[in-house]
Amino acid sequence: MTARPRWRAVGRDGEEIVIVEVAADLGELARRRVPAHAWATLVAEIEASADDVPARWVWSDTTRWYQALLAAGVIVARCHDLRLSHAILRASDLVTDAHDLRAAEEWDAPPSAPTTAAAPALFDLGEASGRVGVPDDIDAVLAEFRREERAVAETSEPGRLRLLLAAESAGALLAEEMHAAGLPWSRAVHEEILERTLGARPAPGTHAPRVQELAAAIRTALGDPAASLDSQPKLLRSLHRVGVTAASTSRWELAEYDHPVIAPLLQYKKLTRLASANGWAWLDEWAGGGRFRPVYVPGGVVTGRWASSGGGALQLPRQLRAAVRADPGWTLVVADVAQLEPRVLAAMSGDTALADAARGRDLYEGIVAGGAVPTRADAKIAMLGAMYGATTGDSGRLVPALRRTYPRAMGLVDDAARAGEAGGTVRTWLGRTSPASSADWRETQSRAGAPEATAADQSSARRSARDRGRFTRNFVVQGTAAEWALAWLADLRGALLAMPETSPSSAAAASGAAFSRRPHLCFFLHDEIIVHTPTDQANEVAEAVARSAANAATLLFGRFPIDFPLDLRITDDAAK
DNA sequence: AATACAAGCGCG
DNA sequence: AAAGCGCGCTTGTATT
Repeated sequence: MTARPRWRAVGRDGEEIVIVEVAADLGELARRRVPAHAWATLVAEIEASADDVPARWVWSDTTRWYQALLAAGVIVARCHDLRLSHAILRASDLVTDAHDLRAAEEWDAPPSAPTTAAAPALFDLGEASGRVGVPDDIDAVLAEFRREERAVAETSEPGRLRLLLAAESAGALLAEEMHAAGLPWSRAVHEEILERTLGARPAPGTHAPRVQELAAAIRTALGDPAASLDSQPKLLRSLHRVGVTAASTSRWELAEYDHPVIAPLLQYKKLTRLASANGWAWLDEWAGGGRFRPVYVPGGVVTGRWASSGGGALQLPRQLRAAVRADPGWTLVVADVAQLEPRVLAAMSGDTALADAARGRDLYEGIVAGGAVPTRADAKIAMLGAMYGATTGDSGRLVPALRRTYPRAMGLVDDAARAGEAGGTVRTWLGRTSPASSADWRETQSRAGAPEATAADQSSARRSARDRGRFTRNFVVQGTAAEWALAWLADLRGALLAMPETSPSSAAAASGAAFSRRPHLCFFLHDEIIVHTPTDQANEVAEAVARSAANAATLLFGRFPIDFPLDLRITDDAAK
């Protein structure tokens, strides 16, 4: 009999969709063709009859293929996203011969744009020509998949890279799922916050009442009833006229001055920021229907962190968190990891002293207890300085104390900085490699080494070398933290999908066909997550969240004794 | 009129 | 008190 498929590659062939079963040796086992309109149904059947370890869907770009499935209520267990995997592998210095991958430039495309009415999705036929993005015909998909698989198999660390690609691809599934489910958002609570802070909703083109009052107070303090407050150069000149000699209008600098204009001006900036970034217009555009649906962009940051586009999902002010409200009969499980990056640093460097400081408590208190620095505030500022490359100020002064106490951890980031300054690349724990230096950067360095180099050439080269060193220093930590978070998400996603569905009568209709009846992730921000769940499953979900964090630690760091404690709460209101 | 850039501030 | 990493978004100004 035929071997079981390990993968199911999917791609287009003209108007039809082709599914190719691929064996472990990359050989083709079977091929079936379906009309585009029947594809979602077929996927649902295949997923429903899947084994414990189902074949992984292999497709060009999750965004392009998965949206239509989710709209039809179909969830898939696992996938391999060729576009995201290509980006990791072509840049990885673990891949000894990336020539073929790099030659396949058609796979270097940026993320697909989100589907809108103006830009129809995959299954709105007739729109395929002229599409930008990676290829999706079945032959190109199979060829790229084989290139990627062979590249991984030839490396010295296939296990780590496979884990990274699986985590990245799981993230791609989740990004679409969270977009489809949306973050439950209370218009009433949001409006209440806006009205309490800004006053009644203003007519278009005018400021809210509190903003107008502040503007009047500022103009009085400036002695200029016509002063312009929204143009930085004009505002700065007005400030200079009343003796506030700041060099910029930034909050930090203004706060230095003692003048009656300062307090209302700082408040004015705060309120206009809220009004323009997350005011009524934002509410209407992004969260009016009871869900906020940001577009997550997995792998959107070079370090492997996610980016986002639309609605500023990664910048939701804490002030508005209270507007995140569970549906009736549902609740939220909110969790974040305390001090993720230094914990990851302890584990990846094998620094048992730092891991001891991290164990079972606040890591910064642990550093104080270890005697490196006197206070928690010092510990935090020193650790951030070590991971970001601070050289001046309090932060820079405190770093040497950490270097003495945690030589392995500090050695890892110092080595990463040195590699970057020298023009080299660095790797995360699972093998994501930092970008090579740019031609401009190398040119700057070589100019400084030439006999005719000026002092300006040399200082410019030193500056760009240090800039790059700070980037690679942080890359290893930020990138490995992103990998830990992805492992956490992916494991939790599996656990949530294994939970039973709730009854139709208590469905969260706005969460869409795929998620209205089961606990689902609805928000992710670097080191924190929110799960929207039927209330009677909340305890089980909370346990799964904690268990997945422990699983992620083991998956990445094996038996190394490092804790990732969660701040975990079950609440109807994400602000609490 | 359209586009590019810088400042400023929100998040981790 | 505001440097040291990574982002997105809005606004005003400069450029074309």
